[in-house]
Amino acid sequence: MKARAAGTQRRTRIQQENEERILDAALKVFSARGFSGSTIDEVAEAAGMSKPNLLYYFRTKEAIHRALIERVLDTWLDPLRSFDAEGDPVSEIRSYIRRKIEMARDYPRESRLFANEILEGAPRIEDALKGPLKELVDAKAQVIRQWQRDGKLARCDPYHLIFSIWATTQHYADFDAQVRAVLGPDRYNDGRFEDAARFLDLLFIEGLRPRPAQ
Amino acid sequence: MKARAAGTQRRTRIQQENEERILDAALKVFSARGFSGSTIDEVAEAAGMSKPNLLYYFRTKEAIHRALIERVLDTWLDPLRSFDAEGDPVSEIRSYIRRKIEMARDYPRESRLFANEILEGAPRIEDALKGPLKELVDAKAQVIRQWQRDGKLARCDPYHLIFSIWATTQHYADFDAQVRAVLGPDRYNDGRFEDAARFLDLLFIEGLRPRPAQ
DNA sequence: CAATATTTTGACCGGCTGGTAAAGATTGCA
DNA sequence: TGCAATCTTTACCAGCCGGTCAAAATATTG
Repeated sequence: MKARAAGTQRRTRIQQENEERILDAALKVFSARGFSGSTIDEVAEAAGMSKPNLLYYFRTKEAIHRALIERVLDTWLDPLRSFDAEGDPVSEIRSYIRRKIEMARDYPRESRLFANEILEGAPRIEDALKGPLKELVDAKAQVIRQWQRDGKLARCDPYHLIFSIWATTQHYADFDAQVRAVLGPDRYNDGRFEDAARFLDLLFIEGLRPRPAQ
Repeated sequence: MKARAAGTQRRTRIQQENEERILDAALKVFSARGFSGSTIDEVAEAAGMSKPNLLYYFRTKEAIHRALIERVLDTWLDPLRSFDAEGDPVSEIRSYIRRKIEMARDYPRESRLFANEILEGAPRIEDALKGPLKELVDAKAQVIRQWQRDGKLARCDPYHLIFSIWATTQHYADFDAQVRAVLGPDRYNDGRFEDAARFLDLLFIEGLRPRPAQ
């Protein structure tokens, strides 16, 4: 045992590979069954290794979860970060929605991982929510407020605006089972995300009141 | 053992009371920790009775869950049912949103129970989703289409419209932990549902594009 | 190649969990 | 009141689950 005691040491090739395999497996398992619904054995099997071997890399089930959240959180917040104060409000919101829909399509497991965690009361990511996430949202809320003062966007509560974008887009990942059941075999196809994006575009920009222009 | 074999028999007063106590407790526990995260003991304790006694009324953990879902489903679908084809589209949508927000406020546990179930892939309520729910949504989608043909509502995909109402309103129950973290101690108060309702009203009816009228 | 550090494994454990058995307490009805 | 039916409790169990241990296998390094 030469390295590895304090955590910042150089990591072996095998270590890197295995930790990655484990986190991939954990994402698959946790997002499908939830944290408490999953067993270490399942994760180990999905990672193609024995349970004691997995526990050699992450000493507890919680440690796996922590590492996983940490790894995924940045990616997850990225779209909101690129919300640009300089851009045109309407097209900024448009492209934010579009990116979020693409993420629901391409990374549904990540979305479900967070959904599960938050549903359980977010005990393991409370700090991340109250810290980095809140600060980011606060900052973007200011941007939105400025847009509104400049008359470039309808006046509304910026927090609820952000919530509504999260809700409508992540819905397609988190509640996929319901979407599938309701749309039925015909409508539930690859085009559904395109349809969703088109609908949300209309909803957020124009609203649903009928207009002569139509 | 005189009654109770086939299920439809008259139920004792004690039976009725205890089954109700158990389902109340189960709603509390399952909605907070998810089905697999909960134990029968927790439910029994919340119901104020011993585990074997609870198992006298519901023979398995799954049976509790089934009964609970069945009991809650009707209430849950009620607002959508009262969507009225004869009414004015804009005010029908308005009042649907308002009712759903009120339900998120007054029955968050019911919302989370379903959210949990659907996140896990809806194994125990798949039939209900594909049957009654889908039929109801299909019917209401027709109503919406008719409104659109009559020029009383902007043309858009009615299914995604319904999804977006579900998503935005239930968000406040299902992801309450996140809403609380982001709004912070100041903004997270009883008024948040009122704020949400006001925002959603604007969003769904008018959209966010700035208008001279403002 | 030897010595050392890292990785993997099989065998095991204590506590929890869903569920059972059976006897005792209570209730309701003739 | 007496008796059957219903309800409750105590004691228990088998299997699972998170986690440990020590030893064996493999990699790395000088």
